[in-house]
Amino acid sequence: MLQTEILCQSPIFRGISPDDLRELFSRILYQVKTYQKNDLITIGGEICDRLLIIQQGSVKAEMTDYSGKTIKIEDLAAPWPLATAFLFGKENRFPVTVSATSEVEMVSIPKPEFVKLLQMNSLILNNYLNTISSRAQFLSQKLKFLSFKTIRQKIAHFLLEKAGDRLQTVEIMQTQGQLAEMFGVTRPSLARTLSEMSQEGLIEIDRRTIKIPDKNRMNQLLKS
Amino acid sequence: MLQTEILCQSPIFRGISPDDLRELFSRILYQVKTYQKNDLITIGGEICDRLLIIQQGSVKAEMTDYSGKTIKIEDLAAPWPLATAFLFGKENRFPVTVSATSEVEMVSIPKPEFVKLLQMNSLILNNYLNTISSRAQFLSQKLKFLSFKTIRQKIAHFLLEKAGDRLQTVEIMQTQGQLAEMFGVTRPSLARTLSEMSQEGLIEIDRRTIKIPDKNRMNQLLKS
DNA sequence: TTATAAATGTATCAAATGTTACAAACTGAA
DNA sequence: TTCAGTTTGTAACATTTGATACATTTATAA
Repeated sequence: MLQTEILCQSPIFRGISPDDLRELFSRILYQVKTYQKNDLITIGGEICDRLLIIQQGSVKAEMTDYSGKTIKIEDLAAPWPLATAFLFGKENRFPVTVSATSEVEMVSIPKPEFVKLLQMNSLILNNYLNTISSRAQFLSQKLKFLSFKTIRQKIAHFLLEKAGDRLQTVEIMQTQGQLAEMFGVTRPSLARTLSEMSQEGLIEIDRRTIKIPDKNRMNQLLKS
Repeated sequence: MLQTEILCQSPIFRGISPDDLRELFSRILYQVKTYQKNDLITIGGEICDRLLIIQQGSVKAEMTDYSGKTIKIEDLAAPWPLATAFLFGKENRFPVTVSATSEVEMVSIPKPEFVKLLQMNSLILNNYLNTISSRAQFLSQKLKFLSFKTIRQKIAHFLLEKAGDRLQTVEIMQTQGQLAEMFGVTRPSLARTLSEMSQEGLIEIDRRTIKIPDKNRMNQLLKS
């Protein structure tokens, strides 16, 4: 049984009224499947040719490693969609194995039918395009960050990004520990590098605010 | 002047006949702009509210760093689209500054008009979705690779990925130098680690083929 | 075959970062 | 204030990787 009041909360159907959504669904083919706790919903490696949206209950996504063991990746609950990034593109396979962690109702829309939905309603189209574009942008940012090798470079990038064109001082909201985790380094290593950069006059630290006296000099760090 | 014979070679319009494409364009608003060599086409940070496709000529994309200097990112030529990943999503700004490297004709389609195109033609819709999804998938893969810290882990991931479930031996097509570049490490470091792993019995190297006697043991490396 | 270039194996040393440990400074609640 | 928990600064040492150099092996073309 389709519950459009819930589905319209999903990122993909956001902004559509439950009634409109019901009307849209009446014009396509779809299934609502029920799973019991621990039932398998998708298997990693399986072809992804339909969009799955959790209508009721919660699931967990696990990845199978090379030795066959599974590692939990994330928990998802209604009304979230599954694997939106793998419905299109070159690699049309579920990257993860998904199983129910409670009684679950799953709306399953075959890819061609979902394409119809996208063409019928520009809001859905925009929502979906925004979802996967944002993901690509997020990944791109993350990748750029990781591309800086040394801790100094990561700090320089982080600070210059935060400062923008205008500001000369940056207010840090995270603890050193959180920053270190973002940077993928250990906390003492980050502290050491900050202290070194401070001694060299690259930055001036006062509690949670960091001043960059010479942005050009800081920028040099990103070159090598 | 719109040249649909060229545009239909573009990833976004692939599979559409020049005539059909002309008909589709007749139903939307668009512009064809001409630029002379060295003219600026987009400026980094500018709002990205239109799709740009190179119809004639070539351009270069440059990124402006914090000190105002520019670094060349890539060269693009007809019939390639620009910044497809930034038309939608949260960050609607061109990440790069694009300028003409020859006389250039650029087709400019405002975002709402492009959305119309997507809705009118399911092939264009599929092409576009495939383009940005593939990008997200590519980035995701790259990120996973970079998330392994030590060279041992990168090698283990690379080999296990190549071997899949079945095979016990992997044939390497690249030189060590190329592999090292993929991994983002120096060639001697890679060679040293390979030789250490070989001594420990983790792998057996014979020219370009590598055997993995114990995949479980290899898999352990990815855990810590 | 031979000459040449490319690829590989290996060694040494330096630099960067991780690991562990502990003290000092800060923060918030009783 | 006082005290417990968190955050920060810093030190000593281990580990990993980079940089450089050079000999050896392998591939390629004349």
